[in-house]
Amino acid sequence: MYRAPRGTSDILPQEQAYWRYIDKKIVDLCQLYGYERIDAPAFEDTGLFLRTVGEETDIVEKQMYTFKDRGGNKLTLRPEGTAPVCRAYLEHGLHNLPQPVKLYYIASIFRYERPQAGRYRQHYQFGYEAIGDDDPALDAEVIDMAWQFFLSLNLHHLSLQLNSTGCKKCRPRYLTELKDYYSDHTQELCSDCRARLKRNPLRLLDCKKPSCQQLANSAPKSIDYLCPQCDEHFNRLKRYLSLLDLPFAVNPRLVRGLDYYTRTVFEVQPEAEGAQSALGGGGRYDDLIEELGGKPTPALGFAAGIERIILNLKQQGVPIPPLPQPQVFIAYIGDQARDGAVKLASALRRAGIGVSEAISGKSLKAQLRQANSLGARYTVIIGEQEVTNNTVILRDMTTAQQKTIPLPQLERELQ
RNA sequence: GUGAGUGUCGCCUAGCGGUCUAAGGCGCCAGGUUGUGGCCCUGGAGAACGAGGGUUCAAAUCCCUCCACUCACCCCA
Repeated sequence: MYRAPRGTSDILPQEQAYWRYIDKKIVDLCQLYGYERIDAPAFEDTGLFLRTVGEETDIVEKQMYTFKDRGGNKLTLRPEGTAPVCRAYLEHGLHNLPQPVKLYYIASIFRYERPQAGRYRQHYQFGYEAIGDDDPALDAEVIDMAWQFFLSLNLHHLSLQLNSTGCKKCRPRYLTELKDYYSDHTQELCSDCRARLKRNPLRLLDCKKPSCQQLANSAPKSIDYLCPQCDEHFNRLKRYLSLLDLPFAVNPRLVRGLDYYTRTVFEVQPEAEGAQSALGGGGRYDDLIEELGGKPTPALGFAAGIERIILNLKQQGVPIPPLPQPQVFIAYIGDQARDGAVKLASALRRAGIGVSEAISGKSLKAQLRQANSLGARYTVIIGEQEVTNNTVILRDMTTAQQKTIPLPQLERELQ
């Protein structure tokens, strides 16, 4: 028997209410904030991700689904959503539109990892990008939108963490400080962190080992090394966030896993302890578009994992509205009535009334059972007698009341 | 890549060396008189117990290997 590949899953009808619920919130939210939808292909030239995500990141080093097509092109299933959007922005000359350009997506994301709770090889992300403006007011809007998104989903007990990692002018100086600090403490570091020190020192800050955390707590903070421009940007952002009453907490150890982030980074996490805690995160990437061959173009964005949202919705017991079902079930007895049932079902549907029916001849009892388990509001029953009289029995399933009415009247009764 | 746990009908679970060609609940199907649901009752279909090998007179029950799943680490959404 075939099974879904490791780390992938089927989203069965019983789960769809969650997905539709979230979809709806996303569409409403984006409309509210003026974001338009974009759908990029599921795979891109491998180089796009190598270039933007960072060669030293785990994503590039071990998590990409990369393959060659028959023409010999090296392609990669998208491991994140931002780079494709930026590629599309450049490819279609969206810099000619009024800036910032605001785009959102809901897309499958592929990463080769060992699956566990809230982590899959194929998962879905909702993300949005605001490209073409460096004003901290835009950062505030992006963060506000993320926060409002989770509120609108009815998720509670979340925290909003904020940090600034500086720009390419001031970050090198900070990194030097950081390395200097850690170099004096190499013996106290875990083996992983010793490797990080050489390759990606920022990552030292979010090691979970207690001993490393202690070191990280007293490590130099990026916000203390910001250049005047970055510092002002960060201060204005914090002011805007306070203005908007967003409950953010500055976390000097907040670091993100992709190399392209500059200045603002933020993350939304559940307060409850747990493993894959990040529900969503984002930040600024002011150099990314230029890196891809465009003019220097400041931008920022956010992305959230849908599966993780659903996990939290379930944990918090958030009620989800059920998906609508057909209101009418048609039951019939005998072959003659069957013709009428087939015709009637189609007629009602053409009139915009949802209909389910028993396709093959079961007993009336079985058909009513089916109507009941489908949750039909009404059952229409057609037997031989009804066929001859051109009538129909209309049964209200909640009250168990039924009446015989002329067939031509049925549509009006149901509307 | 590393570590731990689990693997019995579609789902949940019992069985832990012989009474198991495997039991129960949910779900599914059919009946409970003639054309009527949700409750109740009765019956039925459905698993050779993840796969392979071994130990034993005897294995779902013990051992080994493999596979799969789950959780955690790394990292991230």
